[in-house]
Amino acid sequence: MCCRPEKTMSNTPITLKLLAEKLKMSVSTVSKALNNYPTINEHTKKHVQDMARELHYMPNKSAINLKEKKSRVIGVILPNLLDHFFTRSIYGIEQFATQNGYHIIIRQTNDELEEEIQSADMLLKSRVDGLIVAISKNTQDFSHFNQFESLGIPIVYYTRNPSFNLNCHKVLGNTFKGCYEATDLLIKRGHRKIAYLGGPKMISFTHDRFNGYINALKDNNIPFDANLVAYTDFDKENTIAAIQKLFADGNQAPTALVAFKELILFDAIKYLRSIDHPQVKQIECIGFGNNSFISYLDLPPIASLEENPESVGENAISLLLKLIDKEISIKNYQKVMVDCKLVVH
Amino acid sequence: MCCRPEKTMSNTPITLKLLAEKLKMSVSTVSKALNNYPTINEHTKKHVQDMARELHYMPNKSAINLKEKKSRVIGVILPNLLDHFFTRSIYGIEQFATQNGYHIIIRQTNDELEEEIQSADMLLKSRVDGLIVAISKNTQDFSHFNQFESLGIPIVYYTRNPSFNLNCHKVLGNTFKGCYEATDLLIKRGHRKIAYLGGPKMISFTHDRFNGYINALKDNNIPFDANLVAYTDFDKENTIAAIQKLFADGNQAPTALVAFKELILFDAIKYLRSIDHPQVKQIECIGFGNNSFISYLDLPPIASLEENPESVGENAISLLLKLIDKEISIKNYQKVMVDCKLVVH
DNA sequence: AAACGCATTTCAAACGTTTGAAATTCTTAC
DNA sequence: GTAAGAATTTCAAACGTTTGAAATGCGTTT
Repeated sequence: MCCRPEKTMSNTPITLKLLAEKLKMSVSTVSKALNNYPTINEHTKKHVQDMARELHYMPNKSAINLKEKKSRVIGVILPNLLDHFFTRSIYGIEQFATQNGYHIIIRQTNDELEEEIQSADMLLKSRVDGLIVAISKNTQDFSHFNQFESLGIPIVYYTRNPSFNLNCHKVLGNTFKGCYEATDLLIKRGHRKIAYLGGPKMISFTHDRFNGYINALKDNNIPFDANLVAYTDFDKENTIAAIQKLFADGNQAPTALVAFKELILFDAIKYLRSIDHPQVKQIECIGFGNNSFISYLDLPPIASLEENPESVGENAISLLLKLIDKEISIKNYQKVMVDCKLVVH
Repeated sequence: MCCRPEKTMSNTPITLKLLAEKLKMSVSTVSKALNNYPTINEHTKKHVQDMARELHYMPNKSAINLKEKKSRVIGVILPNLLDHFFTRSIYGIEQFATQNGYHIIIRQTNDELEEEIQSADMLLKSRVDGLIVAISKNTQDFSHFNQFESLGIPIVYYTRNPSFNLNCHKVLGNTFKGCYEATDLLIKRGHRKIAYLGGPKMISFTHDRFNGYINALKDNNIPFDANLVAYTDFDKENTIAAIQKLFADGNQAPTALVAFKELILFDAIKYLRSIDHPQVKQIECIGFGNNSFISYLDLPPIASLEENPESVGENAISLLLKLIDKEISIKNYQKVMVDCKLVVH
């Protein structure tokens, strides 16, 4: 229909051989010119590169991968794609991967160890060049990842880190700081009875966040009250149980909540409303998440902790590619921290 | 740490050649045995296949792709990944693709034609074997996809279809039926003034859904009132403008809403609350989406139209792979409809 | 015993790159 | 004018498959 000036696009994609013929040069010269070999004459290089551009030459990835013995595929194992954190992190990973000539295979574990093991096996068989993993909520045994190690396939763990110290590469949110700031904000707003709703105890961020909370209390000279701390996971029932614990004694009821996850707060508030808790409308809360639909809620959190999932994902794959390219030794364990941002609504 | 009985996994992955050596056969026999060639002796086949399994032989994809002149990469162009519909559809696509040895490259257009064009160019250069596209909200000119056609690279359009009849392969939600059922439900609940909030006019589902609405009215002998119809897109401002139109005259205010998208309803309700519309609490609405956080809303829709995005995605890639494999001729344009489900909350 | 037909196996080229070694061309010095 | 040396280009093998053509083995037929 519209203008199409370049009719060079033929049916069979152009190869090095064809390019070489056009240029009346050998295939190796062309290859080396395109790859900027120092032994190739500068004038020749320019000539070749110009022609390549003109004919829309695109190297065949399969051939290169075959030669380089790489698959250019990265495996990503994560609990699910319904959680916005993971969706957004995948976006960061996918963008960066594509830009660097890699593809990703995504495996969801539904937070089940068994599925995590299966995914690891599947990805091993797919000959991935590297792995990015957000462990399931109760992964303690990491032996299903040993096979990668013995093949020299690097793994970067992201977001979720086991609560014991695992010698590995990791990219984590600086969740201590985030939780400190959130607690501090609530204190500044006059709260004294601030509850902490923690997540799965197997994951280290649960403790980091708790420490942020504790430290903010301490720095503001507010005594710590163990009754104001409860733990849950991603299950609604467990959250309700935790809330019941926190609000067991009406007199002592907290006036503010800090939660390891924003979604948990929604369940919490919903429950408090359902039992017609007298102060529910006064309770102020902050959680990790920054979900976009907060604006539709009747009793929204007063602030959110934006975890920058895209950035976490990008840092994870960026590190992984450096490990794959051996820019960083696989034994030189890295720990990258990505800051959160407290967003007041 | 734990038991690891199979120590066969060596550092260099096993190839056909190695397998052939072990078996004292030629590489071609082994290849043909694994690919179940009829000229190979059944006994030999079994022997080869047993050994392959034992040694964990996995064919090298790059080599096969090189030989077959395929990239085994599918490009997916869609407006964004923040919308749950697309996230869920990507899940369906990714699962099916991986199972069939394909990878996907995801490109987000942010509903901008310009970015759609760029994505198409990028994917062409990546030598994708096929394309799955959800067009941006105002794509009318499809010439940026012509290049694929002329190279014989199949395209499947999904979810979003241009409002004029484009000769192409498409996988769409049966959104007429969904909207009919939603409207019908509202009528059954006693509503007579039911508004229809339509989406971008360039996309065919806007009209299909409108027809569902109209037909339900007709079948229930309710006169059509043009004042009860307004159009918006994904922008909040436009939605507010549409709502202002619908609720312009207090007397005539609708008591129920059907929207082309659930998220739009949230904006609508929020606005009506903000202007303290007297009947806001009585208004019942239904939209396409079935968002999980509905349960947190104060005034939730009474029902949702579950569009089964995973199924839409799966149908799209399933069709695409058939086109790639030439099981279906590329000129034999297919139209697949995926049913919605009305979920009453 | 030679010739044939059949079942089965092997050969060898090809897919599109990369890259060390070998070959060629160009400079420069004597 | 030629030889050494540097600069540049080309050769050829390799990566791991697939596949049509050729070769092999073997039982039958004449």
